Amino acid sequence: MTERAERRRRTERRILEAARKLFADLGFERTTIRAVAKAAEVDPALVMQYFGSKQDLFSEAVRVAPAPVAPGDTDELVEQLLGSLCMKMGELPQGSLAMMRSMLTHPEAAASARAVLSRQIHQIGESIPGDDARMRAALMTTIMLGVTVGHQLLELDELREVPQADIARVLRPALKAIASPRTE
Amino acid sequence: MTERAERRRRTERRILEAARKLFADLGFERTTIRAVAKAAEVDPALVMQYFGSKQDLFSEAVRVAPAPVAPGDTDELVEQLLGSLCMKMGELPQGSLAMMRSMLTHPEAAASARAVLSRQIHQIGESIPGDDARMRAALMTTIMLGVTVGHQLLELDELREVPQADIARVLRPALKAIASPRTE
DNA sequence: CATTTCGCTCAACGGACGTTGACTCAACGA
DNA sequence: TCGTTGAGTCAACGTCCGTTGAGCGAAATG
Repeated sequence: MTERAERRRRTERRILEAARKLFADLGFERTTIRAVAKAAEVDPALVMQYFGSKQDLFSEAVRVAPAPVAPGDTDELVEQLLGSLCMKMGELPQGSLAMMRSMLTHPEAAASARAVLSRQIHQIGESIPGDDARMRAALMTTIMLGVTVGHQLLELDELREVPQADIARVLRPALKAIASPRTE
Repeated sequence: MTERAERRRRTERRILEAARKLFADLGFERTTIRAVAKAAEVDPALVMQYFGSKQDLFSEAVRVAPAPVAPGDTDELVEQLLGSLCMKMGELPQGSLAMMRSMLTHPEAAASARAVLSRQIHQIGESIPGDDARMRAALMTTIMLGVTVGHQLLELDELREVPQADIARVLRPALKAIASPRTE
């Protein structure tokens, strides 16, 4: 690896990380190329040169590998969801935060969010029994979404001041009630 | 009422409704004063003259009377939440949609959303037993938020293609499990 | 060492936006 | 009827932003 290529990759990475942080904190519209460039200690023109456009930079910043849902029984599935929630509470990747932050106001972020959520709904739907599994999977997914949004993006004190384990403990029976049909 | 005053109130109302619709559909940033003016068939300068600034117009557009939570036992509380969800599915007021649409990307909308949610959490927290009632109230609230966001703003097909009554039927035991402590 | 390559900067363009002040004209009050 | 008020318009200012093309200087290449 030549010195030039190495330097370039470092700079590119610095820009991308600055962009991820700003997109996650401010959303697409309020994040400016100039602010990203300043945070990365670089000229704004360089950001364009490396990533093409603001939209392309955003697409690259929100690209994130979706965590696969391992097949198993209902209880394992619920534990897996609660586990991903705990991970989210701690250090959800900036790319995911950036996608969620803009999903209500930026069309492309919305499309990306729908794709991620639909994928998760499909996977959960195939792991739980019942003919309305798809709808119940959608509810389980949006429930996790709501808790994550409230905790990570709205930063509600009522959730932040509580240990993650307590949240999981309260959420567990609720998710199981939805995952297993006809338990009323 | 003179003809002038009446005409003015009609115009002001037309502007406000156009603003609510655009804020609800596009969010704060993507909604322009010019677009609001065009939708209300009015000059952009008139919008400023009547509402002061874009921010003031937004504050006026998202101002909405919070539905009070009537005191009652746990079952009644859950039914009330599910009922408000069904109402939301049908015709949630544009002002509330506008607030939710921008709550992740606009600081003032975020503050407004936190206020509304905290109020609801407080009310629910006083209606359910247990020493961790506050945290469980917060989870119930964010759960409703997630389902509403998924249905109304992200417009997930998996939720839209299902009758509201079915959603309420599946959600009911989950909410009850959270509202009543130690039922595991 | 001479030449090319390329990471990076600088200055600027063009457009969109919020906002403003002067102006027009019909309704109002005396 | 005549002066006043106020609803509504018009043109423009200043700013911020995404984006571009020319240019500089150091590393790579022979």
